[in-house]
Amino acid sequence: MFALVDCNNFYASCEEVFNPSLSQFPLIILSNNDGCIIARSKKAKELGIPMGGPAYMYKDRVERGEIRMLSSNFTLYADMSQRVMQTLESYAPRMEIYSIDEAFFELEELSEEELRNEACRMREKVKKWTGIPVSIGIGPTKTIAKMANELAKKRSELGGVSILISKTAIRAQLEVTEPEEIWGIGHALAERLKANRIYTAAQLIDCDDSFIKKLLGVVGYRTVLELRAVPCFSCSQPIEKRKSIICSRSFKKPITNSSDLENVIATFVSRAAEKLRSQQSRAKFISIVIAPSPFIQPYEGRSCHIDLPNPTAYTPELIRLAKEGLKRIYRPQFAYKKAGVLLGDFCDGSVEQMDWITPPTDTPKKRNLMRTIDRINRRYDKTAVQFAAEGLDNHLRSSQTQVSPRFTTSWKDLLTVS
DNA sequence: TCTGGGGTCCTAGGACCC
DNA sequence: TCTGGGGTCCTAGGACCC
Repeated sequence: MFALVDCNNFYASCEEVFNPSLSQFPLIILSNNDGCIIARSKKAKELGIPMGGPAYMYKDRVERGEIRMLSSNFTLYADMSQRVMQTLESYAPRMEIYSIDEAFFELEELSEEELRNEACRMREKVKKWTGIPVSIGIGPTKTIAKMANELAKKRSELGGVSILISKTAIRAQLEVTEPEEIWGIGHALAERLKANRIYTAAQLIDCDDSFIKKLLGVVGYRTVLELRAVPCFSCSQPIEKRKSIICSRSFKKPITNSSDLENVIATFVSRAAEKLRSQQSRAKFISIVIAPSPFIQPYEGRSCHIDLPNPTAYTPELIRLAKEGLKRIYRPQFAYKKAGVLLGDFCDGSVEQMDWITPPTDTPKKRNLMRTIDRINRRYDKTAVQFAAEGLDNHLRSSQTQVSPRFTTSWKDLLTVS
């Protein structure tokens, strides 16, 4: 049996924990540069404010006081997520943290009554310890647990817990579930299904196996099996390392000269390399991406892929290669609106595959240097030690206007209770 | 004027090997 | 008219998730 615990309107709920007055209004949370909407409170969803909508379209209603609007505060959300996950960990040993606000559990085969009691206890404990409301869905596969969770959120009379175990209960829910509501079926596949006159999940699972494989591929087929209560996905083991690391941003103002672009690329490399070292990996390739605004046609994004002679996590070497790559793809006549760096093909930091021609990149001395910089930056501030290549004042300086305090991770932002 | 960031997995096609 | 069979590796692109 699987359970999915999902935080309700997570980012909005994090803000409301520390500023309860916000909950009286529809609340929206904005992306980097306050560009578009990435999260909404329940009230905002009820108003029909769409996910991903551009923020400027709602400025009027914010000014009129109808809607509250905040910049995103990922430091706060990440810390609150950790608190929720820690609280949940005490319940079941087989837990998979699936995203910042969701976790799957593998449960023992208990009666429906026992499962319900257990789930209610979990909900209450998370709410009491962290202030975050969660919904819990339980089913024989992850995909059905996900479906149950949606149900728990939609139907308030269920008290935040929904269990789909019996064949009849599952079937009934499949009958009223549209293809795009299924976990694993996105926009494109849903269109494909509709073109084949499949309008509900029930119709989908009744289809012939070979037809499904042809239409949706093996990935979609697995989803269908899961809907038929045949488990295909289990809870993955914790602390799996990332297979790629991306650092990218859109800029408030487009970048029109190469030295500014070099600076931001160096910053991306530095941040990505820090993440790389924190999971004890080294990268075998680095990719650079630069792109003008996607809203100006034709779209002319360019990228370049550089294989490393020796796998490394040494920031200066990665910056040097990134700059070389940038020179290859940079064209002066463009105004760049977005750029990014991707590190990939990792190997374990403790394994040394020597090259008999090229001298090793990562000497013990260089590793010590990186470790020391990481420690300083962790202890004092992310930007305490930076690389000169990043420049002193680059385009990444935040243009967030409405960011809440870091209530749980910064001493000076600690709330005072009177 | 203003439109996010970070991931995973699979597939098709090309190039190569014997 | 008709031209084998069995592989690997890589890349770009597409699909999905939050």
